[in-house]
Parts: sequence; structure tokens; C-alpha cells
Amino acid sequence: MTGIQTQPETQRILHESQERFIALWGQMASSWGISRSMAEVHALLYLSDETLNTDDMMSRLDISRGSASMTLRSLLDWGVISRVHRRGDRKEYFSAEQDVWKLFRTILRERKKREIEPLLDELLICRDLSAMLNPGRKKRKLDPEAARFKALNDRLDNMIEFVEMINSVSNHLMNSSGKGLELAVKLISKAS
Amino acid sequence: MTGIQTQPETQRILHESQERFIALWGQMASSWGISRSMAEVHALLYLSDETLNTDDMMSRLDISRGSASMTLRSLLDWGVISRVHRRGDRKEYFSAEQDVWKLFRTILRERKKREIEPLLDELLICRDLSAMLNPGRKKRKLDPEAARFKALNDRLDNMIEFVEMINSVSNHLMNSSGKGLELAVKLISKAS
DNA sequence: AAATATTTTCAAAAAGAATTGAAAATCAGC
DNA sequence: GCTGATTTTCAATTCTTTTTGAAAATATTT
Repeated sequence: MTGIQTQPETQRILHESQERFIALWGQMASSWGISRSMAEVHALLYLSDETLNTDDMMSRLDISRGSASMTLRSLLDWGVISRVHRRGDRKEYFSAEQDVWKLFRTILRERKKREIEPLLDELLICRDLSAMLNPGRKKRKLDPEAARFKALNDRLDNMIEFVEMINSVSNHLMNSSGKGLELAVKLISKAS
Repeated sequence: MTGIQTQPETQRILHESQERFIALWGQMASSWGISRSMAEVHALLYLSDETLNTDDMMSRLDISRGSASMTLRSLLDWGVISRVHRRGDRKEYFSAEQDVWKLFRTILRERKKREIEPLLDELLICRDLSAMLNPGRKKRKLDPEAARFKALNDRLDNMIEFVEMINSVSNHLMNSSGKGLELAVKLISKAS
């Protein structure tokens, strides 16, 4: 055997650790509502010191050029990676946000915009409709039908109140540019 | 026109409010990593005063018996609906948890078990691997390769720390059988 | 235990989402 | 504005998930 035996072994371990992380991120993708490739590309960039170009992704993750392009585009849209231009090189390079809290806030901001706000808007419409059926608190004893209307209204109210709370918590976590709420959450997580 | 005109109109509005909510929940399904039917069945049960049976779901949501059965099973597995036996009726009826906070805690508990814990377990394995490459802090100045190893290790550490924090916050929100943390979260959401 | 009602299962079909690959578009330098 | 490098687009394909429907299993009543 050759003398340079530890180096290849070291590389193998490095590689395995990275591969496992990439595969793990890829598996999580479906829980997170994104495609496997998207998560894998993100994982690869997150672990990389250097910026990577499209061909790097293609060869490392074994995906097509088209897929790499669309995937990178989506990650850019989410704001979790950024383009890096290298002088003297025509190719575009990419890097991922390294600060996990920043990453978290970015995703939260985007999900709020894409999911929470539309959800809330439509919930309010549902309630407005159901509210048309509840003409104030006139009667002491409601007839059965009125009781049904009220029950629907209450359930929508409860859901709206909850989503508004989620929305509000998101706002706070999202905008804590300082480390204020990061600290707060860490405190909650440690409180007995 | 007949004299009973307000009643049908009222029913129409009730129905539209419900339909919108059900459709909304169904649309959200993909964001939440569950199937449309599952969300729709849950929405229908959430809005219903009375318990419903499989045929009710089939006719109201226009799904097959098989689909209804599997969907109800999944919702039972998640713990967000429960079986109700009605005396003198052979059919099984179902009802959904009405308390939104309880619903939230149930889902959190399940997601923690299904996602956070496996994620953390595997992340620790990744780090253990990468830690094999970092033989303590022996040298002041690291050679480039050692620096790469250290960087990988640090990134994994950061991610683990974050996920552990999420895990911990989940534990607290999950187990607050009293209204303690419910209050805490509401306070956070209101704090300027 | 036979007859009937109800639920579950699961292979096949349908629907939906992700990926490919090659053509079209864009870009950079000459 | 031509040339070659690079990126984007998108119809066609592949892969994955969801749904169906009918048979099998289970449960209930007589």
C-alpha cells in the first residue's frame, strides 16, 4: 500500500458527512413543500466554503442543466441563496446564506407572504359571509338554526384568532434584525 | 315567488361560507405536506356541529369510499379527529378537535416525532463524522485543508444548535397542558 | 352461522409534480 | 453585429403521489 493512506480516508469521511447531510435535506424536502433537488442544491451550497456554479451542481448532484437552472431560480426567489459574479469568469456562481437565523427569518418572511397572508384574507371573507347570518345578539334563546349559524361563526373566529396570532409572532421573529427575539426564543426554549 | 324566500338564501350563504373554508383548507394542504382530501375532510369535520360518517364525506366532498377511508385513517393517526360511536347505528361517525390550540399542539407533537427528531438524529451522525476530521484545537494556524474541515463542522454545529432550539421550543409549546405558554405566545405576539 | 351492513385494503388508473434536453434567448468580448 | 459561451425556457417524459373501485375482511344483527 502507498504511504499516503490517511488523506484519501479523510476525504472519504468528509465526503460522506456532506453526502449524508445533502441526502437528509433532500428527504426533508417533501415535508417542507419543496422539491428534492431544491433542498439538495441548498444543502450543497450551505456546506460549501466556495461559491459554486451550475456545472458544479450538475455534476455533484447528478441533475440536468434545466433542473439546476430552475432550482437555482427558485432558491433565489426564496431569497436563501445569492448570485456571485466572479471577475474574469463568465459563469455565474452561487452562495447560500450561512447564518441559520437569517435563513430562518428569510423563510418565515416568504412563507408569511405566500401562505399566512392569503390564508388570513380568505378566512376573513368566510367569516364575513357567516356573520351575515348572525344578526347580533338579539335573542336569549336561539332557535336551532340560529345556533348552527353561531357555531360556524365561532369556529371561524377561533381559527382567525389563531392565525392572526401566528401572523403576529411571525412578524416579530421576522423583523428582529437585532438579536432580541433570537434571545427571547432561546430563553423560552430553556425555561423549565 | 313563494313566501319562504329568506331561508334558501340563508342556506346558500351558510353553504358558501363552508365551501370556501373547505376549498381554502384544501389549497393549503400542499403547503402543509398533506393531501388535498385530507385537508378537506378535516375542514368539513372542523366546521360541523354534528359528527359525520363516511358517506357524508363521500357525498359532500365527492370522493370515493376508499379515499375517504384512507384519509380518515390518516387524520386519526395524526390524532386530529376521533371516532364516535352512535348507539343504534352501525356506521362509524367522526368528529374533529374543536379547540384550535389543542389542534396545534397535537400537530406539533406529531411533526416533532416524524420530522424534527429524525432530522436531529441524522444531523448528529453527520457531525460525528465531520468531528473525526477535527482533532481538537491543536494548531494556532490551520492549514487550508484543516480549515475546510473546521468550516464544515461549524456549519453542522450551527444547524444542530438551531434545530435543537426548535425542538426545545416545540417541547414547551406541546406540553403546556395549561394555558401557560398559550399566554406567553400571545404576549410575544403583542409585545411591541 | 347466515345474511347483511360497514370498513379496509390494494392493484390499477389518474392526476400531479419534477426533470430532462434541446432549442431559443441572453450575454460578453471582439 | 458576429461569435462563442452561458443561461433560460418549455414541451415531452419520467417519476411520485393520490384516488378509485371492487374484492376481501370485519363487524353486527337475526
